[in-house]
This record gives sequence, C-alpha cells and structure tokens, in this order.
Amino acid sequence: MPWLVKTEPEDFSFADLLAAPDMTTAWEGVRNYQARNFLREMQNGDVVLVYHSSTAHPAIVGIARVVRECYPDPAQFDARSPYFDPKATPDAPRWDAVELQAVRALPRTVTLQALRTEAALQEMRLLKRGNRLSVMPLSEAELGSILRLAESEEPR
DNA sequence: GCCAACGTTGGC
DNA sequence: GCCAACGTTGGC
Repeated sequence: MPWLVKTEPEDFSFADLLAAPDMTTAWEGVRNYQARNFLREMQNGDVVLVYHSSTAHPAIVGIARVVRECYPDPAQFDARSPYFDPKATPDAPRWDAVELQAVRALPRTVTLQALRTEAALQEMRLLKRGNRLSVMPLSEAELGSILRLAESEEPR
C-alpha cells in the first residue's frame, strides 16, 4: 500500500534523507496512536511520499520506500530525547518506528495548492479539514495522480 | 503570530 | 464515562 508521511523540513527534510547514510533513516517520533497504527501496517518495499509541512510552501517533495518494518521506537526510552515517553518501557513499548530509504526527489514538487485543485485528489486524507495525521495511507489512484502532477511539464 | 481543529489528560 | 483544560499541529 502507498503511504504519505509529513515532516517539517526545518527539522528533517527530504534533502536530509537523500544525504543520510544509505539514504536511509529511522522514522522516529510518531506520537499519535492512529499514525502509529499505520506505521505498523507498512511493509518492506511500500512506496512512501514525503510531504513538507509547517513551511512557507507545503508540498510533496520526494519518494521513499520502506526498508525496515515496524520495531519499537528507541527514542521513547531515551530520557534525553524530545520523543521520550516516561510511560513506555522496553517490556511494554508504546511507539514504533520504521526505516525509510529515499528513492528520488520528485522532478517537480506537488504543492498543497496543486493537490487542492486536482479533481482526482479531493478525497485525500491530507486535504481533509483539520487533518493532523503525520502518517496516512494513499490509494494507488491517488499515488498515480500525484506522480503525474510531479512529472507534468505545465507550470503550476 | 493567529487561530481552528484535534488529541490527550485528569478531576470528578 | 464525561468533559473542561490544555498542548500540539499546521495553514495562513
């Protein structure tokens, strides 16, 4: 199943992922149960679109894939981590992480504005009012539409 | 910085 | 179990 994950580029951008060793990183710090449950459904090889949020030009900017399925997020046990959760123990972890590897940057980023004006994408979870999920599934049709926008020659 | 929307917490 | 208070997200 295809997925979309959000990240704040000031915190960790798609460029950071491309620059990481093996273009791979642990996707840690998801602290929402619904998002965590989606992480648990991710399978090796699944396509993951990376979206930049909380920025001047929110947009889908790159493609990654799942290279390690869910495992207990080590940050939850680390008292020095901003993602520390005092209620989590190694015997009873609450949060999971996956590892993502960059595939490539999109030829053209697909802005939030462009997503909103694409008829085929109106049902995307990302566009739903009040949506705050940082990990969400995409349909194959949505993935196809987004990739077409990313490859189109027309300026937006 | 503002503010709407949402999730979580904790008293009762 | 209810719900008010609070914190966070994220577009603008």
